[in-house]
Amino acid sequence: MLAAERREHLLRLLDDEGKIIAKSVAADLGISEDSVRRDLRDLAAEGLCQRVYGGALPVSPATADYAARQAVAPDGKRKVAAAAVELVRPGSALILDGGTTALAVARALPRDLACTVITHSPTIAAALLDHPKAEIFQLGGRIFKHSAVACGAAAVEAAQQVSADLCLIGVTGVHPEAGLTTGDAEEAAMKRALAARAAETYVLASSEKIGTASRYRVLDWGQVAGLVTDADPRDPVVKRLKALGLDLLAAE
Amino acid sequence: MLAAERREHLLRLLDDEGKIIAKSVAADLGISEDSVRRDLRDLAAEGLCQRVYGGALPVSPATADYAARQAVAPDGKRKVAAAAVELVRPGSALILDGGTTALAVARALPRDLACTVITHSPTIAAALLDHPKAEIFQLGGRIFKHSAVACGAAAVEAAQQVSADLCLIGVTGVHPEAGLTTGDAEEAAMKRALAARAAETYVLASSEKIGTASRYRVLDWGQVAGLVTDADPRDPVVKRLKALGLDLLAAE
DNA sequence: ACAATACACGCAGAAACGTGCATCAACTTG
DNA sequence: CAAGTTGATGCACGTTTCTGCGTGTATTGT
Repeated sequence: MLAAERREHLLRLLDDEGKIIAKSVAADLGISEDSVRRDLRDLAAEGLCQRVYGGALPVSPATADYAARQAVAPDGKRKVAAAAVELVRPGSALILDGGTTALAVARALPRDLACTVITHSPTIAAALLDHPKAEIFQLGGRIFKHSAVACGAAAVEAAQQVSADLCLIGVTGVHPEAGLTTGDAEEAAMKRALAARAAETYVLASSEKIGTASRYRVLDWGQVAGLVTDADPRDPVVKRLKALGLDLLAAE
Repeated sequence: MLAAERREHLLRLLDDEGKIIAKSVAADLGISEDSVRRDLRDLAAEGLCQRVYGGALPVSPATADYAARQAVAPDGKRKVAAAAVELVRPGSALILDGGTTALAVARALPRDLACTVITHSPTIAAALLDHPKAEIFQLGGRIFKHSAVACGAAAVEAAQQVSADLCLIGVTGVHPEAGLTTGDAEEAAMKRALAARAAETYVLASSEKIGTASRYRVLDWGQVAGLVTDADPRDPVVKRLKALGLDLLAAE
């Protein structure tokens, strides 16, 4: 049996049965478990399956969903979220962007904090349901699945009907010259619309975003009040941003 | 059974039933309670569940609340949902109400069904994120936490901008004379607004709702095309509804 | 307060794992 | 054509991880 053929077989098996048990596959095909394990290791490295003790599982959307929902948010995002929460004053209105970092902020909000949260992300809205004192306003629109937020004309229009004290937005790129960028044009427009409705805008950016740029510009530095990040304050990029007059909130 | 598979099973169970009882799960899966307890301990350490004496609960109280309500008649709701899904034609537009029964419908939608779902519930929208072919349109507005849906003027206004082929709404009371009722006036108005935007409206009502009435009227019988329920077709109330000319879809 | 149950901890056997090594086939190179 | 090279494969070994059981402790309900 060819190696490629074997890999094909594994993927098919994964699709048909939802799991692979290294031992039984090896027995079925009459090859050693080592080869199966090696294949699984490779497939996992390519993101084609999820390696687990005893075999492998699909990189199922269900799992991804779980992962996204419970997201043991990476440490950086949690730190950034914890720092960002400090910006939210009791009684104020907050516009909260979508994305995992923003979701971490929603989770980090004190449960008894009375405030208004405006968001275009159903995920964020759902996460805030158990904050008894938080008033939630959902901005509607066509849901852009990749990042689970409302986008498009209707969403922008809805955004224009609200105002807030603070806007927290996430981006995928934070660069001294390129400004704040993200990977989708619709999303970029939506973020701009949100930022325009708040007195102050702060950007959430865990350290891996610092110094990178994506395709679409969201905002320029002049339009944001500050940056919340867990990046090292001595990082040269961070220093340059500070020189631009930004309020830098160091996450822990 | 793989260890990772087991953990997924536990998470799913937690999501579906709102709780885990270590003893019964161990018996169901034919493994020792120790393994279950160890898994639960690990999941709790990752923040994926809340460990309690005897088993585990979901992390978020809101989820627990939701899940608990869902557990009231999970079977009935699931049956109703499965039957309701049959009404949704490929390519059509569906207005989906909030609530646990509607959530069950969202979950029961085939993953590869191409259709447009319009909803005012962030929970429903979030649940549909992993349906790659479903187009989701979220209606915005102030979130009414009790049932996790957008309500109020903004939501009604947003609803008036859309149209659909079918509307599936849930109610808390289904009564021959009182009509369709629910416990909150805002919600009732919202449901009315939704129903008005679809060519046909079907009501989702698991058997415990049949023959009961709540405070606020949603719609009269003349305004709905049919009823999806798991109640016994020989039930006198159901017979009277049938006599009113309703299309009765028997779940299961 | 007491019994029943659930629990954490430690232990030992078993299973799965990664790594280094030898073998073998296919291919390249002189 | 022969020698060398490369990559895949299986085996052996030591290590890590998982699992069920026994023990003693904590929690619950009566």
